[in-house]
Amino acid sequence: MEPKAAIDAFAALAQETRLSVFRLLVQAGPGGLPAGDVAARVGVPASTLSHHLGLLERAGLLRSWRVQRQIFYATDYEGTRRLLAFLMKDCCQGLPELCGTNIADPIDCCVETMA
Amino acid sequence: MEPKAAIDAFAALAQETRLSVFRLLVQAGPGGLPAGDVAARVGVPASTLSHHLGLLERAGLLRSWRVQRQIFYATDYEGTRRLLAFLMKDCCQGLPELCGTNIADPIDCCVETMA
DNA sequence: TTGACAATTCGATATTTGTGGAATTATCGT
DNA sequence: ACGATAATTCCACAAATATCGAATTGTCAA
Repeated sequence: MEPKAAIDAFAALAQETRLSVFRLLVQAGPGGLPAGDVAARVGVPASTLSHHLGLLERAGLLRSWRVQRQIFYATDYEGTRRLLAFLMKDCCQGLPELCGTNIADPIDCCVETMA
Repeated sequence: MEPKAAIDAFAALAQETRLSVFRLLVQAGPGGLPAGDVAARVGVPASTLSHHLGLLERAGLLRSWRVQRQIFYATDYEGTRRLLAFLMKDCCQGLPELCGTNIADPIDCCVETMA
């Protein structure tokens, strides 16, 4: 991942409405929600929300698809994973024993069933 | 964690110099680096860097302490963990099987030795 | 084809943010 | 106390960003 892409992604999350939207969709799961539902839930005008959704999608944090007249948005879990991986890359010079905290600990969702 | 605090943290990471600094310190580990070393490594004037370090620290991503004439900065692993936990809270309605990606997978550093 | 609905794009304004030289504060060795 | 070093604060300017009403595009049912 390029630093530029990570900056875009963090900038996307660094705004009240967009952070609410992202967390709402993280909680909603892969099925996502239509743009209109998201607008109603976070309480912002459609035009403003559209701007924010587009920014989150271009940042690689959301994906979207059309169903009839609605456009659904959902978390891009792979894009999100790449972002967090970039941020923590080569943590502690690769020596886990240096750290006293398990960063990954609370992120216990979206775990593929072990093969 | 309050949304406001998370926004400050993501905003802190959404800037080229600051993201470089944070990643540098993630890799440096808990021992951290003096401000001057950081400035030299990322190639920015001391005053500019000081501004950025202060912002990262106030955002809960770094901590600092004085040693003689130098001020050391290091990743605040606990603050970082709280941020990522907030972002992914209640992912997939608590139903991991809904997701196809293990978000935590790449964040395999800083893992406490299992008791 | 007409009307209604869902969402996006346009545009103009107000706000926030990044930058780095100069001055300041803090610490140290002699 | 003095000079040197390390870092921060101050300041002013340039650049990027959030907002939302109005207009536009795309989709659907009859």
